[in-house]
Amino acid sequence: MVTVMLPCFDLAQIAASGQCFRLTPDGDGWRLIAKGRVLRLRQEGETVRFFCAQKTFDEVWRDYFDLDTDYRAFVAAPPKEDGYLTRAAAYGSGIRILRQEPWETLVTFLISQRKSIPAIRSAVEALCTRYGRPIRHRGETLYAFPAAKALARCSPDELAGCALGYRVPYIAAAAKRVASGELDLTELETLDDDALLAALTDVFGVGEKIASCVALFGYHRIGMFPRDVWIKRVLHEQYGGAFDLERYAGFAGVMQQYLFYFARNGAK
DNA sequence: TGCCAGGCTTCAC
DNA sequence: GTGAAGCATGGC
Repeated sequence: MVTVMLPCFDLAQIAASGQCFRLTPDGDGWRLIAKGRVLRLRQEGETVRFFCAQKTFDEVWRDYFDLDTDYRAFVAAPPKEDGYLTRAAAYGSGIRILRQEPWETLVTFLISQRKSIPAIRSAVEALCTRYGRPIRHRGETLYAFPAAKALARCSPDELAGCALGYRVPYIAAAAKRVASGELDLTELETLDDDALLAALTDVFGVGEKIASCVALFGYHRIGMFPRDVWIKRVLHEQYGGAFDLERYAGFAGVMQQYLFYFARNGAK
């Protein structure tokens, strides 16, 4: 077990932030399935316990949770005059921008379109349970996120059985491209932001919004600013469409997460 | 029961 | 280039 003190870190906020779908309450703590592993965590205030070896913490989870970045500067970034964003940043100050795997991020955000977050979770779990590699953990069998090759082998009917609806051809096409090697998601890491977005929107079913989410949550391009219905509503209602994105150049994605989380959970 | 969901593609015009 | 229709299904 590894115990660390982490300011600006809140597992409940991260789980509710809508960027990952497999971080769930587990007894008096949390359980995460990511990177082909299962991790249990517990948090009391700023004290966070990772139930794993020090080596795994250093090599996997430190990076995944972006623990080497000081988020206090992000929380403090909004100017006082911007009361809404100031409150949003304080409200969601425990959010981190995770470094998720690009493939999982691509598929989960293909699923996300026109679905509620609970519905996304259950569709993702159905996909994992049926086509993911089993992982034995404390006497139970859990499932990793399915590899592209596993999904490429599925028939449309099999995918449809995971409540994917009209997204089935999107996911099938992405799986085939990645499994065949025609689309190398690792290679995309070398691209600059614009080229990355272009490569992602070239995937069938991926538009600007999903591409920017994948760039932000799967490639850690924290300058991305995905505009979903919630963000559009906030920009319109709170800023009259004149939100000063330039002020947050290079880390606008963090502000986006504060706005999204606050609009959905805390704004009155 | 009906409405809406972290949008996108397609097709008019 | 812009606008509107159509999309499958779960969760509340």
